[in-house]
Amino acid sequence: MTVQREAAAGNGARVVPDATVARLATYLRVLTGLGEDATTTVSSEELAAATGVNSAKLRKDLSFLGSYGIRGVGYDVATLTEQIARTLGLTVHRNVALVGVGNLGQALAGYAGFASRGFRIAALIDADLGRVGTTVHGVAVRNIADLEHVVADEKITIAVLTTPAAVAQDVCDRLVAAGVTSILNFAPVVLSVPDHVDVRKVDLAAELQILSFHENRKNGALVV
Amino acid sequence: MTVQREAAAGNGARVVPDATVARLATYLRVLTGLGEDATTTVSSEELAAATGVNSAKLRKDLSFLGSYGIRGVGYDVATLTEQIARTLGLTVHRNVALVGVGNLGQALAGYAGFASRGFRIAALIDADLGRVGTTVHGVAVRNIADLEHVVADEKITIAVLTTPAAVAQDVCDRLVAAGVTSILNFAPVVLSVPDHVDVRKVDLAAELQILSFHENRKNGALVV
DNA sequence: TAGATTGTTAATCGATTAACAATC
DNA sequence: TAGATTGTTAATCGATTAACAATC
Repeated sequence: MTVQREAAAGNGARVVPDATVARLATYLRVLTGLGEDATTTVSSEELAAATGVNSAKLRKDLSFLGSYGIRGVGYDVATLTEQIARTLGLTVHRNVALVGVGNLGQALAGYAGFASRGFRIAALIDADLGRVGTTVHGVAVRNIADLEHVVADEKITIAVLTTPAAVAQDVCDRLVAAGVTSILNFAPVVLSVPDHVDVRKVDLAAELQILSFHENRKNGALVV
Repeated sequence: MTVQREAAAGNGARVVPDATVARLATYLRVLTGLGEDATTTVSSEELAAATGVNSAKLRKDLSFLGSYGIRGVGYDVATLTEQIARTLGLTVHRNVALVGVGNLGQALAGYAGFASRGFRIAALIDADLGRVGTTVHGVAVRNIADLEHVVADEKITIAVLTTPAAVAQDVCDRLVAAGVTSILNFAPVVLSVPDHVDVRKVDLAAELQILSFHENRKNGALVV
């Protein structure tokens, strides 16, 4: 009984703050590494050091999942790994589609980090007929005309968008209409989506511009 | 005189919050698009809608750069574009090195968005001798043994790190020792760097895991 | 038990936002 | 002037962190 309640609590029963969710993925990666090293127990201080956060923050983050630590001892690596994976919804298989098999799209299609951390690119979709029908990293490239069928047939709810900026909103609209509810957007445009759809944006040039700001600050920009 | 003071104020004289800096890049991209459309003036309400933020937040963000709006009118697109570019340090040319010319590194080396938004990949560096000496997207791949010389010769202060995780910290240490002070890290490891070095991390699998969390929440996870 | 470490509290900090006086 | 829109204030919200009681 107690075990079942705790499992339910870990399974999203509590509200987990956005900032915490973003860090859970990092904790999970480090914990997976510890598990492979046959480490069985880890303290919040150790795990915090390995993930580059404050140990109080780490404990607070983990407290949103439930109470899986042992006072005086630490956290069992296997248990904590499982609870974080459960919270992130990684115990359910989810197929991902990637739309826009260009320069960046091809690289992401072959990115080993997706596979090793729980994701399979189940479909590649492109508008270039010279690409359609070819195989990239073992997956056939489908015609964007068939987008709706591919999403339905492969039961896809998460899409990676690596199209040119000019067509990103159109493709996004079609993905959403076809049933996609989460989009990882690499196109440098602000996407409009209904409330039930989540979008995360990766803006690579913006990342460099943010670093440029700090370079500027370091190199002599006045601070009054 | 007044113009000079304002220019100095825009040039980093005030403390700009981190959250604001991250959004400036988006404002800049949208403003550049407006400029190409020959739009001369934009209100905070219009620019906020185009960038997906609250207009009050936008005005507060811009207020950290100085006072470049005109009450009752809005912002001059050209002026605001210039001030944001100045704040982000994009008026100074900065060479970027990319280390790790694999799957993802090659894609980033050819990413048009870097060039169009102010960055030039001035050097590619790799440890694979089969790759060293080849040309990728017009840039020669240099031997990692020459990392220190390349960084010094090209006056590089910003590096993109796309090496395997196992060697990322070693390469990072060498980059820092050679004079790099900003790193955009795609390797799924937490890098240790001295205080004067800025690191931004792009964790692609983590992005999908965060979306997976929200999928899980949407699909029936209890919320008490 | 004594030592160690969690989980939680409460203070603090930074970011967001509505509202509106200032002013073009 | 009247209407529009900025720049700023102040309230609110969410995130961070030190400290420590609880407890293994």
